[in-house]
Amino acid sequence: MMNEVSSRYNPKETEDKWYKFWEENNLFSARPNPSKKPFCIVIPPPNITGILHMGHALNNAIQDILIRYHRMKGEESLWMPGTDHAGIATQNVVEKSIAKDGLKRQDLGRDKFIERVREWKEKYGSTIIHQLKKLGASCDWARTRFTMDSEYSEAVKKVFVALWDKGLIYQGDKVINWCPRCQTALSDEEAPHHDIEGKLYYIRYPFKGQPPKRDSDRDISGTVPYVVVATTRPETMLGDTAVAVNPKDKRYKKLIGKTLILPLVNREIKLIADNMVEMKFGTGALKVTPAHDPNDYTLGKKHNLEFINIMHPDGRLNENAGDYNGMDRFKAREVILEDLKEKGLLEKIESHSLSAGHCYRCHTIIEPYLSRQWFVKMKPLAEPAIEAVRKGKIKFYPKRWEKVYLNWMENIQDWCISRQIWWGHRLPIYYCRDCQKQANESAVHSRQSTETMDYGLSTMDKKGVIVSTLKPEKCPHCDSTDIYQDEDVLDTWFSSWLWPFATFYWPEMKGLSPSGTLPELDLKYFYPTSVLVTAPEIIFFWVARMIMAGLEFMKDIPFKDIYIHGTVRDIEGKKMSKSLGNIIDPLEIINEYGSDALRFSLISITSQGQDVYLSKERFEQGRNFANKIWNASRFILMNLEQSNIRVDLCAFYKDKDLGLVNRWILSRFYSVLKEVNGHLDKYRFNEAANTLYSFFWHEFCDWYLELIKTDIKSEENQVIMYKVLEKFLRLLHPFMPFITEEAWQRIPHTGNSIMTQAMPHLQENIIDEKTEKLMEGVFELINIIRNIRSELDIPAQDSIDAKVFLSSKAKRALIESMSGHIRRLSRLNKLTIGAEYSRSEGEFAAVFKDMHIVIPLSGSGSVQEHKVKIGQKIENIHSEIRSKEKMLSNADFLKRAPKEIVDKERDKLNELKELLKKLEALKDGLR
RNA sequence: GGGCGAUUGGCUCAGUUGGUUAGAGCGCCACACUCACAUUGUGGAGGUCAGAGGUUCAAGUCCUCUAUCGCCCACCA
Repeated sequence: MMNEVSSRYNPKETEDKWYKFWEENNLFSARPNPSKKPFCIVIPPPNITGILHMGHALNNAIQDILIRYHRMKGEESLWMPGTDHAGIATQNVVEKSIAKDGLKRQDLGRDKFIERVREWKEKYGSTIIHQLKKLGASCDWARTRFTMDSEYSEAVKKVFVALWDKGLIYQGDKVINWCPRCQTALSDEEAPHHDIEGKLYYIRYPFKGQPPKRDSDRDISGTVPYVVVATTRPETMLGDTAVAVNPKDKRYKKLIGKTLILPLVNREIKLIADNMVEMKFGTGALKVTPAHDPNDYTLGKKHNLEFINIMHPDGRLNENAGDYNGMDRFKAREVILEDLKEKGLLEKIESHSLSAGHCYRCHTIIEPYLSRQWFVKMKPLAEPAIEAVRKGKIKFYPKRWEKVYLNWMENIQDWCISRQIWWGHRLPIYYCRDCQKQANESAVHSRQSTETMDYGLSTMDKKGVIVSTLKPEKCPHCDSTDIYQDEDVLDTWFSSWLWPFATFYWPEMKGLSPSGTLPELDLKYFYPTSVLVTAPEIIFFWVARMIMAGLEFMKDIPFKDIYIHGTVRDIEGKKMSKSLGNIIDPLEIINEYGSDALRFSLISITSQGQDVYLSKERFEQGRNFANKIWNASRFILMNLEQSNIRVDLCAFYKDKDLGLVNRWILSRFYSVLKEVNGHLDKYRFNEAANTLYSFFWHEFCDWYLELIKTDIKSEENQVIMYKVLEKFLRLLHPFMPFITEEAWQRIPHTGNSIMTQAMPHLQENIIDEKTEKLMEGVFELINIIRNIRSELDIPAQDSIDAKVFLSSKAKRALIESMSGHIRRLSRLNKLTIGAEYSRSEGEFAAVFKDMHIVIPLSGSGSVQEHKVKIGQKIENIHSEIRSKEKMLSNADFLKRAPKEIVDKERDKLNELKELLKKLEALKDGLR
């Protein structure tokens, strides 16, 4: 019936078809079911700007395996999908797109711009969802959530208000990470440090009353009329309001308190003393720029210095920079250096590598920048989250990430959550203008006035500030209706950290979910979720914060297990990135090799949390495997007589004499099932995949199907080959969903889709180690005959006679019973079995374990060769025997090693001695 | 500066709590296409497990140090 079917598996003809079928039949849908155990994963929501890369492919392949596996195990399995609004990233993309029309977002205004972003989202925002479908992801798509859905926004607001009420949210003036390109504040996590090759500039700050002299000028005492400071960012000197030295520093001790003249600006600044200054660095004198460096800020606070902001939000210097007003920070650096040089104030320049924060969205070097931002106090939230992991309520796989997590949590800093962009959740903070007029004018500020702010103020007057999920009609203090909302939006992660419960319509939980379930029941049933699958990069951004949010707002952990997979890299170990041009596009791989191949290859090379080094050739393995499955299924179908295969396996196994071969493959299948279950329960995906691969290819196809080929129509063979195939397809399905469905649909079965089938149930009683051992012996014999033939250059098509001699009666009987198989698979004409070894002239003999194998010699010259080979083998065995004897004569070994090990070694030694005897006899017998 | 990971055949990697002669895929060599599959089959070559020391009856596996590569964290002006 299948002769017309191609001998090559063509994924293009099947994948989209079955995906559509699954979706149309609602097979991904999950709903609370009290009679079943819940299993739930929330997807790490990809950005709406995202396009599927290998990291996504790996991440989602793993999740899909888990979901499909648990679903087939009879658990109510929900994979909650959705996307993230990705504030800065999305705003950047849309800004770029309107720039093509020569527009800036300011030209459009806030509302119009947001409208454009929404349009963009409608058009492109679900690209990645379609791509996930290509991958086979079995998410409950009806539930797809977006972090800016209206209900989700309610959750964000409620959380903000709750934290405010608890006193965990505050506004403060701090030196934060500022991206001059995105023009927003960033959290510390969003400004990762990378090493850059910079310079250390040594600049002279003259003392007051001692006008700068030329380079060589020194007074008689040897002191110089200036202090030299070292800096990597010379342009910040324009904002200097002190120079600091260590009080213990002998070089400066008597100069402390003197006044310096800041070059170029001619501001008088003091030489102050503070322990924070490291004597060994640079000259031991630190220029202090309180508005542009976090350390200097601390110093500024401590010593009551002036805070002078010299920069516009876009990185150009401002009016405080005097002559340099309007210049870009890096241009200004060059000009300032020129000017200093001219005045003889630039002492020297050294190369200096330093690490600088970079914007994680646009990679611009961030500017430490004093500004007024909103923060979350993290310590109180972190404590229970540390506890949950310490006590093992949440487990990391691999465990080592636990330390990374704890280390971060224990040193957690307050979280800067306000962003000066437009796309995102606006802070639910409202201000009353009338109250403000009465109160301190500077209590509340919109962002635009940053540069002229009064930085001395760090707490705000709460009067006139209303924090509320709803826009207030009027001011609760003065009844004024002149109310406006804060311009800032929240950090994207301030919404993502609610993902495990806000996706269930928390907190309102009104109406029905798109799946037709009650959100309240959903949340109760599926929360805490089972496992989170993600990459190490976002442990801090997301994982840690979700744990904190879950414990704070749900009073329970958000997930029990965290599986951290590795990063996908190119073959040279570099991260895949567009700029490096080393991307392997998963969609291209799907197109070329198929989705199953992509999934299988990725999974089989991903060992626990190790980074993945990828090259395109790796996908051939997956493709070839799919093809193997295809052809094996095809072969079985071609030979299947559909009459009597749907018997109950257990009864059949009990009632019928299946024969060694069938008992063997069944035993092997259940051993593999057991192993794969074990691997999956411990998140060892690669081991599971490799176990499946080698079983199917090298045991089922290479041995089993070859063995039964000649008697394929027997009832036992029909039933068992069918049963093993269909069970194997079910077991493999989570890994390769498409081809297993395609094959499933072609074989006779009950049930519509393989997805709705149960995982094969482990039948321990069918696992039979003795049978497995016996068959291994048979395989070994076939292998050794094949090997001899090959070494003697006996042409493959030549049928020869062979004799096997061995003393064990049971083994002789086994070989006798398997004689037909052995002869066919090693191309023998006749196989004679005997107890006493004998060899005639013109015959070649070999020894393997307890057997002699005798084959007629064809050709010449090979005897000598074999004599040498046997000689080498004898040598090896001699040395092995020596080491074993040594081991067994060691009293400590006998005393301390477990008895099984000692016995095993003893048996092994005896076997080796037996073998040695045979080999020596053999060698002597050779001419 | 602190932490983590890696180092196993030509290449990419497995190797779970220490216990036979260290495995796989790719590549390589030889042979084999009317017989499910050449995206195949059969056979083969190829490794002192980065180096040094230690613990142990026993080390690729545990400990210490060293080297090389990579990653993460940190307020090194």
